[in-house]
Amino acid sequence: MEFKFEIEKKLVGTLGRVGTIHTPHGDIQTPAFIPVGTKATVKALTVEQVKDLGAQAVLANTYHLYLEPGEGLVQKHGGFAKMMHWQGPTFTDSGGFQVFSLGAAYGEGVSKVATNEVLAAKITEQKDEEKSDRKTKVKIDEDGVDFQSVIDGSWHRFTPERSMQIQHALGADIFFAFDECTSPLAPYEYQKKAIDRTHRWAKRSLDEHTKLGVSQATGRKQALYGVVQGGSFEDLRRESARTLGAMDFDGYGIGGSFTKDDIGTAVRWVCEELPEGKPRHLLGIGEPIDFFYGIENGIDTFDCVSPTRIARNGAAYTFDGRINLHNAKYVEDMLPLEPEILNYTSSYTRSYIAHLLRSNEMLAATLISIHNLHFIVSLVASIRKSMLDGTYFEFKENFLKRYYKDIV
RNA sequence: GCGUAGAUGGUGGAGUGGUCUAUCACAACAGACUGUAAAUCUGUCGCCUUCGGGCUUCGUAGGUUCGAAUCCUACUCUACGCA
Repeated sequence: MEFKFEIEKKLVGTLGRVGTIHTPHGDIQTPAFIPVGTKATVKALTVEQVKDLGAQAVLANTYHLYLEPGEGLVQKHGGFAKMMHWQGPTFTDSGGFQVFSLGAAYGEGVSKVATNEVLAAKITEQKDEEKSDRKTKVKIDEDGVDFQSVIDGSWHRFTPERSMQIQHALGADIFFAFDECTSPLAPYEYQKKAIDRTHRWAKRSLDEHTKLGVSQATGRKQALYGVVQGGSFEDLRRESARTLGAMDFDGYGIGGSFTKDDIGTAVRWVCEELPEGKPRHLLGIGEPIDFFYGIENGIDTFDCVSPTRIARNGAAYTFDGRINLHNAKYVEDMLPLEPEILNYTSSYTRSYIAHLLRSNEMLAATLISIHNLHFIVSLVASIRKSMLDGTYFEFKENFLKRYYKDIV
């Protein structure tokens, strides 16, 4: 089936909607959470496990697969989905985020979602000292980006065209235009300059995609999403959404480094401007609370490394908030990770998993990753269901009250 | 019984007259993690603290010295070797 997006129901009084994205490799019931498999693997899991925990699609990364093993080899496999033996829909990110994480954010302690306090401190710090000796691994110009490999330090160059060529070779059903993800520390003038450039890159991405035609790896037509930027500035966000919305993209990604508040505001500004009939993906978000604000403001799909990364570092989601299984209190805790969830990991005690963590056994990462992804995928699926049932707001209140009881 | 080597904080192991509460690693105890430079990173890790600092530690007991984990003596214990 060709790429197509259908809206089944709208959440009254909000920008939220329930829908289905049809792709050549199957459907995605939206809203949906898409697990991240950066290097064509959801870390610590087999694709059978990823499928069984309820994932509908996976998202891989252009930058990382380009560096290793190289898009040529992936193409020989018939695309990254075939290479990793994943049979459902797939996404690839353009490498634009690496412009941020290896450039502006490199060594700065600035992350995808920062608190306002951290940003304030960073901005002050930036004024106070010269930044000349900062070892950025990225150089941005009008045509593209030079960047240094994180593997061996060698220099490479991405342009919008190059990113399209690589993503055609990787063969995902849905892929993203090459954008510049800016630092939240960047001032208005820079954000403005950056979105203008990102818009020019978007046009070039679209042109190159049209020129390339179907994926060389899969022989299938791929869907291209434009990526909206603009930092925390309402006029820039709206301008970016309008500009890209007028272009012939199949859908839209919303990018950027956020503060917690932006997820409720920036996303709304953008989705108010974007064409309603096309799917929107919120890049790199999120935490449980983020899904509610994202979905209410018009987001259809999410991806985030958090469930798998925190899992490898010993943290698990529960209905009562995150728990850190390294903590002494779990050494003899005979409960499963979340007693109210029945899944593959339910028969393992917290005590056992704490033991695996303490002895650096790989299985800890696997079990917690399965649990966390299942928790998040199910949460978004439950939100979807509640939207269809008309019980969304009740579901939201109950969930958030319990999960964030210490804060709310 | 004789000889040799050695005894350092939860563990291993540096330090061999002052800058030593004592490098470092591990363990332990917490924290962070949002388009994955991440099975990673950060902090604490003798006791007390009004966080300025105060007090007590390097097998035990003495001694030398202005000053000892470091030198001397005795003792205790451990390892290896010889009987």
